[in-house]
Amino acid sequence: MGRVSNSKETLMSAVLELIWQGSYGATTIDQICDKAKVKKGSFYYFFDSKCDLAAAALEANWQARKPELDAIFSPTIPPLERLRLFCDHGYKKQAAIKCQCGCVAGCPLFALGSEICNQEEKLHTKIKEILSHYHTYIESAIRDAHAAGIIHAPDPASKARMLFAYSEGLMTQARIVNDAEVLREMAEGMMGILGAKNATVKAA
Amino acid sequence: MGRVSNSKETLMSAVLELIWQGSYGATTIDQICDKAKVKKGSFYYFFDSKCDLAAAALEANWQARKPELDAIFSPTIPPLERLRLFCDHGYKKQAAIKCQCGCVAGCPLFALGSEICNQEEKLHTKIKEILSHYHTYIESAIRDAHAAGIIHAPDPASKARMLFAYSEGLMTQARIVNDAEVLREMAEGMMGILGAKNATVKAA
DNA sequence: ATAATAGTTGACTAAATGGTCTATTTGCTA
DNA sequence: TAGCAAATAGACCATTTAGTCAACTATTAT
Repeated sequence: MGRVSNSKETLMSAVLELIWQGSYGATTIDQICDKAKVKKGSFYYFFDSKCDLAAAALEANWQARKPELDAIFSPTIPPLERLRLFCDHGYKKQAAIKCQCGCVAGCPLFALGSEICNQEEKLHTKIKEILSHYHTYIESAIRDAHAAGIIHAPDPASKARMLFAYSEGLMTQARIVNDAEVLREMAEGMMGILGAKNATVKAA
Repeated sequence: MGRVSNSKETLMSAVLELIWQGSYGATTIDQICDKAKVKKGSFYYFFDSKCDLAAAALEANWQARKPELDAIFSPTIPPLERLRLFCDHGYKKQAAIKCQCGCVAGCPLFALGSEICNQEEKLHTKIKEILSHYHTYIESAIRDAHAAGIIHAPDPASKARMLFAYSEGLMTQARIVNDAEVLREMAEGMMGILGAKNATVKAA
């Protein structure tokens, strides 16, 4: 019973967009409210603080994207193909964002995590939690590829850390130079790191 | 003639420390002044804004570190050894910072660049400029290694982009999880990416 | 010594910002 | 349709923040 509203969701979308485009620190509560077309009173009705909102927004965003990632990393897809899909998916998303709002966001979690570590404990914890999921996807693909004899990776965790660092590094690079094209070589780069024979290297 | 002062330098050191420990956005001019024990009037006597100060501080910091890097990447050192030195140097520095102030800073340029892109054009430009120097060091080492027949890297620029993304990704990761130990595998990881036979892999 | 110069000080302003509070509105349910 | 719960509005306050300014102080070259 009582009134219904989508302000909570609107606020979560707004804060994410503002952070992707600018930064957490430079985003004010007033800006968020303006963008979401929600008054401050409502903001504080739903959330305790910017940190609280951001953490909730990341969680919701993660929940929304999870099915997509589950599909990409489905065991029914050949392991290296999963990684390639993941990279292509990342490239396309960044390119789309660039078209839409003029800037490459990079990996929001990494950018945000790097910015607010040593501040905002709650947000920081949430970010590490979600990032670890990505790590898990990658590691699983590597393990399967090794088991299938496609690559030699007796220590999948270690290789996963490498791919993870590489992909996040490239993503951040893309954000800094504001150019999604640097992501085009991610799939090839991953295959190189895994020592995979460049099967089906996509044409430019 | 006139009075002498080191306030300019003190301010530059202060802003860097504050940014490494926290973030650019969360750092206020008052904080910087407090830390540097300089009054606001003096701040504005030397600098126009926080952005201005930060850009000057990065440039000064780069100039101070350049000799060190020139030594590490000296052509008199075997190319892959240069990269290994670079990694070890990075690890040691981060570990030292962690001991000193309780947090791993990661690559300040990458963290800051990722935070302030699409804002603070002047700072952004300076960061990209300095980052490109690092890239140049790495590429040169790879080219030399290829010429020496130690590795196969017909496209040194491409390999340099990979190593760069990997190392920066690891650095950022170290910052996020606040643990310098993840950097220990950087040298080994680089050698793996380059397809170098793990000559002289340092013992843990 | 002294004048010109380089640097310092701290009080001040205006604007931005985070956060609160109460009255009001809306819609669900019984 | 009455009544209750959920949500909204927006005025309001206290702080923090960036930035200014004019008076003051130390240094040094002549």
